[in-house]
Amino acid sequence: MPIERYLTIGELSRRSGVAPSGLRYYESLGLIGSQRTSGNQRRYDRTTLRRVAFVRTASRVGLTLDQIAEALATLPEARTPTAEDWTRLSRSWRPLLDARIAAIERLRDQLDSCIGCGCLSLERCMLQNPADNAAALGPGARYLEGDSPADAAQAAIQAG
Amino acid sequence: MPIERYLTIGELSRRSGVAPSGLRYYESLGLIGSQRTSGNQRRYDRTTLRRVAFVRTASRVGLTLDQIAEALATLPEARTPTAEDWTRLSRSWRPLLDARIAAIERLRDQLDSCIGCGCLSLERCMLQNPADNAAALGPGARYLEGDSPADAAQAAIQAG
DNA sequence: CCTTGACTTCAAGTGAGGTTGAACTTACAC
DNA sequence: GTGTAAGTTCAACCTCACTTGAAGTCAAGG
Repeated sequence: MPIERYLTIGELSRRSGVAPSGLRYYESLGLIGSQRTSGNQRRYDRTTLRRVAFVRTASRVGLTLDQIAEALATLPEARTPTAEDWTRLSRSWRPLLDARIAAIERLRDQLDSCIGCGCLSLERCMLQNPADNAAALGPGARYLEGDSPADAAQAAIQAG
Repeated sequence: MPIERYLTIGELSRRSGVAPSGLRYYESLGLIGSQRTSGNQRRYDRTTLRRVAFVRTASRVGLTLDQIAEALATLPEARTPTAEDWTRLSRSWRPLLDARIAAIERLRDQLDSCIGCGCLSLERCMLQNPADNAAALGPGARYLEGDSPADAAQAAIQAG
């Protein structure tokens, strides 16, 4: 048997880019697991790094942590997940991303035509699809939808 | 003089699709204003409808209410904003939407190539763009990962 | 006048995804 | 054997954009 190198929470944090507090939070949600030393400190299996990477990426894609937990629950318990397993899960994200792109494009085009029409009933244009808001963003994706609005918004405001 | 028809909060709510509580909230942030009756009830100028429409749309586009307040501050105070004024502001949103679309497309393509490559270092693929990662997160998390983007980048490089 | 519905304020709650602080313990190098 | 970096738990706090509830007031029809 090769020596199994366990990671401390600090090591896992540095390698995954997730703060220790975040890792504990993930554990509290059952997204990752850990062993404990005799002194009650967490030690992580190296496969946990991949698991954390999956969680972060799924989160970026716009899934809630609950949804990610559900997805992880479909992994086989009996063995270490293979690349195949991870791929299967990630593949399902594509339609989600496509849908989000489509929603933003719709919004953009709506905006374009409103700006182009020169009408004096701007509110009619602007409000014509008020329910789309939540629908366009998907579950809990209010903030996730925007990739880096901070920078772009700043530029946009200054450009105006 | 034509009769100036003022709107109650309920009327403005129905016409704008924003709940009364939301309108009060907007007012507390200075996004809209109101007159008061002798009995302390709000009465809204009809132009407020347009203002609310602007706020909702800007919000949909992804601006924070603070940013929207900033944008509104650039409107002329001396006169009622014209269609031109609103158009100028809305036009600035386009680059923002384009940027968001581009960001999601980047993420999607990254994902595609990761899925396609069949590598066993899924975490290398997944973590390869940690700066985007932070940007894609909510405001709370944005800080924290933004605190040390260098660390996250370092982690990504070392990961694998 | 009375009822009813719409309005008022203010504090607190929601939810997502965490972070922060206090008080304490472990791990490890010297 | 000691100093200190890194770990532990738990509750409380953070943002953002609101909503909800409590307790009370106003407006308008009959």
